[in-house]
Amino acid sequence: MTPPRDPGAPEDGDAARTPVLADVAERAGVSQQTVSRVVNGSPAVARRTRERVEQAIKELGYRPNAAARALVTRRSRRIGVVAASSALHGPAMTLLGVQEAAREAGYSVAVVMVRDLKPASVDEALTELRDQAVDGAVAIVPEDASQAAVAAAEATFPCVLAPGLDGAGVADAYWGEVAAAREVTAHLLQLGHETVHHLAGPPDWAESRSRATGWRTALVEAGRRVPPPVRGDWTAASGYLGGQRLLAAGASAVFVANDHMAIGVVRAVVDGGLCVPGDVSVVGFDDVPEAAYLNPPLTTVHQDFAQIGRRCVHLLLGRLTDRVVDVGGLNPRLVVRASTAAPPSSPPRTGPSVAAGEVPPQVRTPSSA
Amino acid sequence: MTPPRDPGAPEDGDAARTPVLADVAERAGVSQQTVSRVVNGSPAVARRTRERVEQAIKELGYRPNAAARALVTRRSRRIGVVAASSALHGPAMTLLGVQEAAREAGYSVAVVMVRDLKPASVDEALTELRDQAVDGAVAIVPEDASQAAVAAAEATFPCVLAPGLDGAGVADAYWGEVAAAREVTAHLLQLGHETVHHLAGPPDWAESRSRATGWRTALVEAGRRVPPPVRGDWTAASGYLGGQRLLAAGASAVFVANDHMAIGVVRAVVDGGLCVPGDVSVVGFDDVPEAAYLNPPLTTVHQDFAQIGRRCVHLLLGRLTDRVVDVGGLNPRLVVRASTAAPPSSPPRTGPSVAAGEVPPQVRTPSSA
DNA sequence: CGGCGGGCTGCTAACGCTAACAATGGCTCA
DNA sequence: TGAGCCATTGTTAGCGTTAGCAGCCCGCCG
Repeated sequence: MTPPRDPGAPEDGDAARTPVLADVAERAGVSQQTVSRVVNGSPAVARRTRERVEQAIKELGYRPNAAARALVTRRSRRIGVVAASSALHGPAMTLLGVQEAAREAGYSVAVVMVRDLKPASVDEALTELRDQAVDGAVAIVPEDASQAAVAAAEATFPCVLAPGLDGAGVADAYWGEVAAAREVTAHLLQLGHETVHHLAGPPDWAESRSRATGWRTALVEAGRRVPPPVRGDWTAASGYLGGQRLLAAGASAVFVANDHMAIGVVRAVVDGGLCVPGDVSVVGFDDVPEAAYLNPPLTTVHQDFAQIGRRCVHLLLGRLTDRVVDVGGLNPRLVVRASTAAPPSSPPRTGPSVAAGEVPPQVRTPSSA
Repeated sequence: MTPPRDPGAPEDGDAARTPVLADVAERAGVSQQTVSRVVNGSPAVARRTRERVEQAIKELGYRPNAAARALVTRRSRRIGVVAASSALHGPAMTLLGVQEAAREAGYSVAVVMVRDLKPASVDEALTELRDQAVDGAVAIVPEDASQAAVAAAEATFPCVLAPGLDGAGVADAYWGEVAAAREVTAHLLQLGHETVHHLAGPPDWAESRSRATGWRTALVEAGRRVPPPVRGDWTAASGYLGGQRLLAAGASAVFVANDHMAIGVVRAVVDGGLCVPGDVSVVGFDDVPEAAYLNPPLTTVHQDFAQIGRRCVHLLLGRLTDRVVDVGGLNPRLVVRASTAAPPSSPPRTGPSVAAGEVPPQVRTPSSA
């Protein structure tokens, strides 16, 4: 396309060609190296020279070529993200946080969305990212087998897993959810429900397990019967189905593992001719933006997903530069709205009749237990 | 980090270093060029040679270096996306479609999210993408001023705008929405409402205008009063506020420009002590996945946003390769659920009493008008 | 007045790959 | 049998940038 340039003849009146370092150098009357130094903010350039070069850069509209730079420096200042191609609120928000944090740090982001969470798909995505020469990757793949795949890739390629932080760190996210789920359940018990049913997420998601664990713990602590949990797949449709089964089981209080399924549960209750919260109390998890405006407004647990994304990026960047970074903590918190109330027959008990009774009726503060 | 290699001595027992073309060539006993040809699927390689090279590639675990390749070919096989960093259903799904289509075509995707839709932000994002040497970009920025910014960038950088297709193409998306909005309004009129109120989106979004236009058209066609539209910002919160104002205006039927706001409107109606659809009918737009499970299930317009994303990619890729591509059409369609009914006082009229009466009471088919 | 250290700048050689052309060898056809 | 052609392979020259070192000029010290 472009006619071959004669490297000998220092042409200059050439037609519009995107300018390169050499063009700037020529215009400013300095060497390429000096221009490079200016572009990269090296201090070893005299004030006057720097100004001249900057002027030339501006006049020519020069922009450094990322490929050439990546080729020689072996770093691209780009990080990759592998995310499940779902419309789930949590992952989507996390991705957003990743974007923001990366941008702030001067990194760009390459995203690969995977259709499913099979280890093979995740592996492939990671490989693609590696081929694209990203410096590291964040994996938003909240399913066990795929997390294992990421952990394996770790050995040869810096990557961090969705909730951020390994070992103690992931535990921090996990136990935060457990505590919140426990608080939800205690809240329901506090209202006078004899027990609380649970509509869980898919079994191989850590989020399913943490929420179920918190629920179970609260029930056991209170010495209540633990009804068998029903499973959904995070969608409203599965929530509807699960809701019907829960209704058949005579549930008066249901803790649903996410808001979307909770919407389905509410619908099932209403279709069953009952009321929320009059006959059945429903609590969700995640606090989607619409939760406060649903009918009824949904009691749920607020999570800052974007913060999770940010934290992952900081962690990754810290690892890339061998710096230890201080990543902010997460704390999911119960938000009580109008989808929970005392059960139909028995009035709400007053006083600390519930074992986990340290949770006040209207909890809005960060969980602590 | 890596010790400098002596180019003279053809070392081979070197410690783990990511293999390059030369390593493969040496191992297979051919020239780099031949390896390059194999990697790029050139037909000008003998079967036996190809096999030998492929074997060497596999043994060494060779992967081409994208930066080097981009440097010399001047194309990166990457496309950029600039998207608003919002949690809106539509844009998020569109992004997903972009991802999928790009991947299928062997392109990778760099995403830049912008915090706001100001032209400057979009310009900056586009510049960043250009610096990253993407071959082209898809802009999911559904706001007028920012679209103008994209159009300006067009001149020097291939990019396509969110709904996909310019001129006639954008018009196709636009008029599809108009038709759907018209159908919604006709549906409401058909049920016996005297007129239909409208809760619109922000004024500088094409989506706001198309939906408002369809609504107004239907009203005018039917010879009805056109009440002043109320404006929201797509959020449920703004829907709630708008709903209160509409209630005060005595609306019995409201066409809301998106589902999230519709959720807020329903809440406002209920908080006002009225029923949906008993007292007020509400229709949304977009058909978010939960729409069918809301309380009441929301009558809305289904849109295939992922298809929009796919279409943009095909269009962009077509432009990059000077090929004309056949991109699929969009057709939003009305989905009648339980949030619409006859107004409280007057029973639904039967027969073609409405001017735009060609729309049957229960419409589920693609809009045609 | 010679030498020396710093601040600043320039030269050269990669980085890993592909485009363009050159070279080789076997085969066909006259 | 030799010219010519095709299929296959190799050689050379960059792509635009940065690393590493060499060089220059100046002021300062002895």
